[in-house]
Amino acid sequence: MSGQGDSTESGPVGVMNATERGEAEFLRRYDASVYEKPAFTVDLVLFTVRDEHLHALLVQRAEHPFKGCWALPGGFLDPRRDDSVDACAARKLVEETGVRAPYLEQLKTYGSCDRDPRGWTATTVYFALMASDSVRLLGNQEDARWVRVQGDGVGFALAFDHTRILADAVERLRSKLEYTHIAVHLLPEEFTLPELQRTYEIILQQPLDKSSFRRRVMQADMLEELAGRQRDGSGRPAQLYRFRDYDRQTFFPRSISRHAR
Amino acid sequence: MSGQGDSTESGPVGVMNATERGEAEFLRRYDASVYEKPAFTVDLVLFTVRDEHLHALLVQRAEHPFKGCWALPGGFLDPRRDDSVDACAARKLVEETGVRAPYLEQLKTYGSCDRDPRGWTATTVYFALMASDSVRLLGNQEDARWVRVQGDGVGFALAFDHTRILADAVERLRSKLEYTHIAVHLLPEEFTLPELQRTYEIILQQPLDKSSFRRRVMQADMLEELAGRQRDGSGRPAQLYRFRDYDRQTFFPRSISRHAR
DNA sequence: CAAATAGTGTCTATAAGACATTATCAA
DNA sequence: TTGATAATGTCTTATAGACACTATTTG
Repeated sequence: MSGQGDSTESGPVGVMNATERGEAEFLRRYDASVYEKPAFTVDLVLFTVRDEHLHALLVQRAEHPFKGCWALPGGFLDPRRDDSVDACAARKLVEETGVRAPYLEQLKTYGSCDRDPRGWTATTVYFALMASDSVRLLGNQEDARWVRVQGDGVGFALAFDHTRILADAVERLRSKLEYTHIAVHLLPEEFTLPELQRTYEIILQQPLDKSSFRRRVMQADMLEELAGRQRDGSGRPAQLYRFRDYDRQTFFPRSISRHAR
Repeated sequence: MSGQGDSTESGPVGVMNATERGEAEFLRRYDASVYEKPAFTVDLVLFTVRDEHLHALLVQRAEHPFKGCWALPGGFLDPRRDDSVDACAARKLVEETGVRAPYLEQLKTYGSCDRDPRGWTATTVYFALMASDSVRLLGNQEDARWVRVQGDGVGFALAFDHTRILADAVERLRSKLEYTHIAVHLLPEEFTLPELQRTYEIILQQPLDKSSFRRRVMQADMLEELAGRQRDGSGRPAQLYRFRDYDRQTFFPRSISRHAR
């Protein structure tokens, strides 16, 4: 971003000034193990919409602690395999679902001495959105299941502080839905406007006005009209669209009112 | 929240079922040290407004790595002293500034094998807002200084990935200013509407319409009118207000346009 | 009085909500 | 044709932007 190079950061290749010699010496002697470290994990809140409901992926814990309890998928970060926290989240996502690159966003980090009976742990939580038809659960000997989300959770307590984490993720999802287009990541590549609107209605838990919804989406100029049309039982078939740019994060100019009637 | 108690989570006091006996046994044998852990730090982006400019607190590093470079204040989390990541951030804030409880919010966690030459580290970054007159820098043998923020940074490269982190924090601050009232935390307890508006203009880097601004703020019903009035050189003195509820996080119904003229 | 700053009133543009109307399909 | 759903049109309402105007102080 800003940053015209600061001379203390790195000198010409092959030449070391006094500061750099000092740093090289320091690093040679440095022993990371002298510091006490909390355990560090990465957990995932995976969302999808199916059967007219928002679902989150939960796994039943095969081992202690909380053996038998349902929990968010995730686990220890492995510094030898994971070059970054983001990479660790992506790895766990693939291991769990086989999905390559849906929408994946860091939610928050939860860390304390009492959230895990084994001691001080910190977990960085990511939430991901995916089309339900894109997923084939891989379930590494864990029992993984899509569980319906109602209100701010699944209706029963989860392991660790995962009940709270799931509630935070649901709130973030609802909140972002009002001013971004992330809901497209819950649909297959080709979808219709009524399907997109239905997705919003399911997650926000309220009906939206068709005309206003279409106006918003079209004004944002995010969708590309496709050749085909989609039939869905009776009635006029709907126009197919695809999201124009799955990488760019786009925003609505105004938020969808959650108080609409 | 949701959560009617799940029977696997905890049984009656003093009685253990098979699952609980298994868990107790597991925990007795559990040795946390077998897992390789990344180093875990907490860093702070402290913002204040003074001399008509946004400033961030930076410290000059006394030790390797990046000795002599400017960096965000922060450091290793100490599991023996810090009961949670939040508590660690609060502790470091007090150690650095002596300020008790201004606005403190978790920004994001950055972790990778290459952000620190000592090896794999993760840092959870918080950003804080405070009134510049409330701060007396304590500077534990470190050289701490308020540095003017222009654009998305301070104009020179910081240690580690702190240039990027600062840019993210500035963006988040600007973004949140548009739909929340957090700017009040940059002012002393008693302030005037022109002062509040000026704070917004300084951070958003654009003039705002006086009438629209006042309308927004008053409609949000966040401010309490105080008895006194404040004189500030020439002209009509301005009404003093105080923020009604420093705990509650409140929101504007609509965002302040960043495209205003 | 003028200058300066605080605070109010009012018009307009824009976008959302509500809802009626038209379009296109199957049976 | 009817029934169903998609898509469009239009009127109303809410709010932000623009800017003129009034209010209150000092010198």
